[in-house]
Amino acid sequence: MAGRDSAATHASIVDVAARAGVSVATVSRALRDYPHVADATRARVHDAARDLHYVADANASRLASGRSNTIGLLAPILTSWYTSEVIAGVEEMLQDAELDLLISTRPGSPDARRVFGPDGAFRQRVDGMLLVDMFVGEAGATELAKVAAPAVVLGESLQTLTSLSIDNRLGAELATRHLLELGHRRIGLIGGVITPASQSSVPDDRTAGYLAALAGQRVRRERSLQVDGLFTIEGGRRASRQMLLGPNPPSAIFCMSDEMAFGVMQTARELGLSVPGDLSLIGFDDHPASEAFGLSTIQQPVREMGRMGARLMIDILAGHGTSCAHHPLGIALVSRASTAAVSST
Amino acid sequence: MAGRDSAATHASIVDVAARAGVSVATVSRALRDYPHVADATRARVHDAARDLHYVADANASRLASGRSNTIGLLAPILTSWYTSEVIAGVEEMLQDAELDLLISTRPGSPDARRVFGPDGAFRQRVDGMLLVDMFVGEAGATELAKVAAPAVVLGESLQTLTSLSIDNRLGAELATRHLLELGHRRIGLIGGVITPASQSSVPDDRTAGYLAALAGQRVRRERSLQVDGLFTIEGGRRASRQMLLGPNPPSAIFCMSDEMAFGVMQTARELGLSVPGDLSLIGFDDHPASEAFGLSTIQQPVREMGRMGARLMIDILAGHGTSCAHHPLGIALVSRASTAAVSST
DNA sequence: CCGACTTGTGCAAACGCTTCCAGTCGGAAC
DNA sequence: GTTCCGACTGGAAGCGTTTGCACAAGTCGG
Repeated sequence: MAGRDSAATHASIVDVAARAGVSVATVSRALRDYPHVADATRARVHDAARDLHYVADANASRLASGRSNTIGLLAPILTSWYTSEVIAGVEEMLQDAELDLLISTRPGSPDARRVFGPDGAFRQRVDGMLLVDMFVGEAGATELAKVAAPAVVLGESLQTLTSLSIDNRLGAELATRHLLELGHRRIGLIGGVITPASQSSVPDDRTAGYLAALAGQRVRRERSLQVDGLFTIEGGRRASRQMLLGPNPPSAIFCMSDEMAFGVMQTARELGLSVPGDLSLIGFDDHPASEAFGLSTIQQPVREMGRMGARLMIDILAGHGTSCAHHPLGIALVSRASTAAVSST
Repeated sequence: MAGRDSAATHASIVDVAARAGVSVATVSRALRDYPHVADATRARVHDAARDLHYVADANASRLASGRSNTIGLLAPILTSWYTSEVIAGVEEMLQDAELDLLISTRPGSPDARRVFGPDGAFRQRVDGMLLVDMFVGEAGATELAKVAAPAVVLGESLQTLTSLSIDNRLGAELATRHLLELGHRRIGLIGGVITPASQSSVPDDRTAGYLAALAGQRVRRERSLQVDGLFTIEGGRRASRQMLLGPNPPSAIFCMSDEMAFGVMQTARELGLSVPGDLSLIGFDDHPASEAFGLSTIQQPVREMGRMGARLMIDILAGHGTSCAHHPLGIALVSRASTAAVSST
């Protein structure tokens, strides 16, 4: 009914200025609630803008101000439940802050030069960037810190940059200890490399936690009980087959992700093993499907992580907010049907 | 090592022009491989640009050209496996086309005015938009067609706009017929409304397919066997409890999504029913976890849908490509462990 | 050998804002 | 009654591109 908002050209700031009877400079100031604008004028301008359905052209204002009001998000993959959950959290916060989100995937290395270099999708396009699971490392962080746009790193603990992560070592320890407390002594570990090109610290940290828990109970580690599951369902399936069909199968398995644990469940079904009767199983993440399948796991606040990352970014851009500190997030053991006391057989 | 690419201001087009000994106009043309530029000049400009690590400022070029080189994607939720898979496909295509992706969620109605109106995140920001599962309907499509930016609609079959979807009716028919062929006669349907505010045609279409299959075998529909599962795991769990604890439980259930089927599996476990022994189960989607849990399902090419949607958008923007046509995508029945012949009890 | 094109290039005007600088005006301080 | 100051406002210079138009130098059929 409103008509007008067809393909016709949109109202510009001069139209608003004309209608309000002021200069464009004043319109610009009034609309952004700058000081030194009389209340009456401000009101008049706002009215005019509303009447004209005026919205400042983002590109023009970016060009003029040098600020893009966009924050970039870089992740190795978009498809994982984890990543999309993070993005959802980020998006949630950004919506309120009137910031745009520019998403990009870089399966390869997180080399700062690649990202900000001549062909980098992000260079000159964003005011700040969120790196999700890119595993930049302290060296990469130093490199990134030099770049103009501030960065917030999720999933990793860094000194040089603002970062945000859970305590992976602790999580793994919790999971493993849970199995130990149930009496298990032969405990398999399915982990792996998250993305081929990046050397993530996550698997290392979780392995460390696993080993620490074992050590705490004076259980010897066994090489054959540590297999790479690639962080995929299929990888988990393969790894567990290898383990369970081997000479000395474990009575319990800790997977570094719930998805790998799903693969283990598949293996169990295929081999006719009952979970937790013949095999106790615990994952890591608390994937939405985990509850349905009764998978015990370590719960981490993924969405919250996205929200918090965005929040930190917003604060940095606003001037307040430390530009480098690590923010830990809590985790919790969720015990469900897939873990039980070791059978006495 | 390259130095220079620190916080220092970036090279601009005039720097390149100076270095190459030509005018900025020529640089602009040369860099974008426009005609009417001598090969030698073009080479010289490219060299200069490379030496200076020059990248055209996106905002300036957008402002000047009026083209944003950005396409917007709107979806009711980002978190679902389905949506992220689509996005991954889109992103994949866009990367090559040098287009940016601007993502936004609008849980509410897909009202064109909301999206493109004064407060619409997308207005004036994108060259085109992809609507994923927004269920605009023919009326909304007409509205959208009036707007400047072209739109491609995924997950729905439209006349007025370019659209892309599978044959939902057929898929549901395939699934139901599969159960019928296994001898089942009491077949439950768990479906629902995808998002509260939008009246999607998907559930309706799938319901129609289900009913058609039943009718094909002269099986009477039963109201108590059709329950809303909200398209969530928990919803599927609740719906199936209601059905299975009812007076006359089904011997098989068709869920309109794999995730709801996961919820049914949970119910089965809770009630001590075996799948497929006591209950056959088939879903819809082919969720990545479905294989692991042996869930029979209707497979749809989600990622391909994203790719194709992006492709269509690119074509439209490039000038060739029909601006309104429906593109169907194929589906397939995947029979796994969760469906079996009806037990003779 | 001459207009009519074609090709290659430069000039300069947008594009729609933001923001520095300067100016007006009323009132407080002297 | 000056002078000074602060609150408002306007003028205009960018911001870094793109692109219409003009122009110089060939190219070519007639």
